[in-house]
Amino acid sequence: MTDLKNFLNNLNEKLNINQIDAIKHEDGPALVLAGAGSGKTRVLTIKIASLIKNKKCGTNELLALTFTNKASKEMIFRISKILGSKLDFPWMGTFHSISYKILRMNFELLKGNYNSNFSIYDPTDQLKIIKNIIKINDLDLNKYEPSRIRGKIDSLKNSLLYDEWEFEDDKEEQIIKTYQSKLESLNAMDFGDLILKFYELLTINKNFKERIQKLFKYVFVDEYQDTNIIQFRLINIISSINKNLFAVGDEDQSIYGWRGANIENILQFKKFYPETKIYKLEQNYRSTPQILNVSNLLISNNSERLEKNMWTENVKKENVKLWSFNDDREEAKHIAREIMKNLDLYKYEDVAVFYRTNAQSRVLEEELRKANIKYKIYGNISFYERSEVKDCISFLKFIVNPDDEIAFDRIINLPSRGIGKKTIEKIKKISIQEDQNYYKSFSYIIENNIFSKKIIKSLELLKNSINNFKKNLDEFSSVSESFEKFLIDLGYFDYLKDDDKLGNVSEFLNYIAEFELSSDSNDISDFLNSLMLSSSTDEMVDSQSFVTLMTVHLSKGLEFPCVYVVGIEEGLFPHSRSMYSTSEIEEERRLCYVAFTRAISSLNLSYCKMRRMFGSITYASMSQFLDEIIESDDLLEINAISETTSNERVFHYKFGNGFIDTNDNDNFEDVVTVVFDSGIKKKVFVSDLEEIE
DNA sequence: GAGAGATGTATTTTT
DNA sequence: TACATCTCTC
Repeated sequence: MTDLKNFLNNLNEKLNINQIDAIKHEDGPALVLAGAGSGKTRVLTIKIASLIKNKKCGTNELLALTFTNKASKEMIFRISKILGSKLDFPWMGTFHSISYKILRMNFELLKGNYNSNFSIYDPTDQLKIIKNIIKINDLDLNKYEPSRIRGKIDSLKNSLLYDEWEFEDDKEEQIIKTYQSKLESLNAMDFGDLILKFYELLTINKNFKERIQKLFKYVFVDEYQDTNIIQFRLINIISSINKNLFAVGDEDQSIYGWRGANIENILQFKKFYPETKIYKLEQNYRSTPQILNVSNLLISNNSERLEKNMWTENVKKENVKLWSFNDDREEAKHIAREIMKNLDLYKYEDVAVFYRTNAQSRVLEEELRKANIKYKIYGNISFYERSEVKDCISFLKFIVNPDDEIAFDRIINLPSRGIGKKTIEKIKKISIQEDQNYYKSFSYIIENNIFSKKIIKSLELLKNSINNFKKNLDEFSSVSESFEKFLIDLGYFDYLKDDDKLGNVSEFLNYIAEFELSSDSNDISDFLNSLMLSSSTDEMVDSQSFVTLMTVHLSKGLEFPCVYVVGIEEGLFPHSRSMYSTSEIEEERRLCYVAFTRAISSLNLSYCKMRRMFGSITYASMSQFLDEIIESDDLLEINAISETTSNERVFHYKFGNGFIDTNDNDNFEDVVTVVFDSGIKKKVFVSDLEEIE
């Protein structure tokens, strides 16, 4: 204990009493309820650092699970900083990457014919397999909608219902079971399998279970409110001997229920772990009192909560603003002008705009571009989803795992060399007949001269290129160089032509080179799978000058001095598809709460009466969430003038008070002429005006 | 087998 | 409106 005191005294960080209590927690289960902006990462990292420093456990005896790569990198960085040296934490990472690592080390324990080079299939790959199965079995794609089936497969896996599930009908059951055996035969796993198979090993293999349970003296889980059923069980088993489970989360920020996150895991934590100590971090260090008050008021409408009251010592600044607009374009224009207007207070990188759906980003993008404001939109397509990058990945996947049918389909005729549908079917048949992987069946086909000269030549090119790649790899042992040669051999660069795409491919080659340098292995499987398990926000670059645009979901964990939350309308936020039950509404409210609590100094909310969606116009009213906060003293309601009338008294941020002279709305630009008290007569934008009573 | 036009579809998506 | 995917034709 004195060790810990010394350690804490020597820290540069200031901690409050509750944070210190949580860090001092010794053994046994603990739940840290950490509200938005309460310094939970600080607690988590100092806690881990103190364990290492005081030799309570080694870096390899500690399991720390996060939901994003970004979060685990951040943790490793901060722990290293506290301890003053760069340490390696082999078991700190996302649920999926840790499971992958463990499965790869123990693949021989897996049932089926998995080998260590198994592929990871992303949701797109899943869909392809499902579609194939439906087509092959001549079933109706409308009745057995692939994406619905995929959703079902995922939820069967993450809620552990696979064995007891009652299927809609035999056909659906057949599709789902075929899907699963198909993946096994392709030496592939989907995201759900990574966790499920780890879980299965723990439940089936007693030796394995005991090894894992003994290995991890301490188990940490970040964002505990987002764990699903299988993750709960996994954590439960792993920590059941040493009982040192340290979970950190905030039930008010549980926003992934629709992906299987089970909020009951955090709400009922005490029930599952009766000897739990609960620590609450209720002091908010991030936001102004106004922002916090409005957020608290909003979330107080939820019932799925634990008792927790956020407060702050921060100084008061401006009130939260609520703007109403005629339509989405006015809203976007207004934001662009506000950003320009407040540039002395908030630089581009201080500003973020959050929306409920990706489709809303377009108008915003257009208006920001017109105003010459630099911005970056997150979440649309991540780097690895670009077609040329997927091509490269598929080449490598196929080389590493020649059973991988999805990769095979993508690259067998890439670039086009005359191998079509029919030929592909035949190759597949031969592979099955000869019980060989696709790569081996190339040799078989070539030796037996099964196809036309043209096709044989084409297959030979692919086969030789792969051989050369392997040979080069042995000689130079550089994956990136060998792979570049491979792409040249195949004529892939000539086929691409497009400069942007070529650029992306060379960036991909850099990625490989970087991976080879930074990690000790030049193992292609490891590289591919780390790529499969990465996401768009992992690449997030900060400290660059642009406004951030993203969905509210992506904003979790971030903070910005100035935040705009747009489109807070009934039917959009809460979304019309999430309004069927109270718990859905509550999740939408939590989402809204997450959006609000990202703001440090300035929070600007808005809604529109009219919105263009998919070409047609929809009308909406103010969101119920705004109704819930509108009476707050910390909220300032501003009506951007919509129907302007002559002689109306108005205020303009630059020119002051004045009277509207004429209404010159041209091309929906919403412009009026105002005679200002200073005598100036000027055309101005309606959305820059405020009504004066 | 490849490209051109037709059709359908659009919530969020940590891995 | 905008995009991916499907279908049809050459």
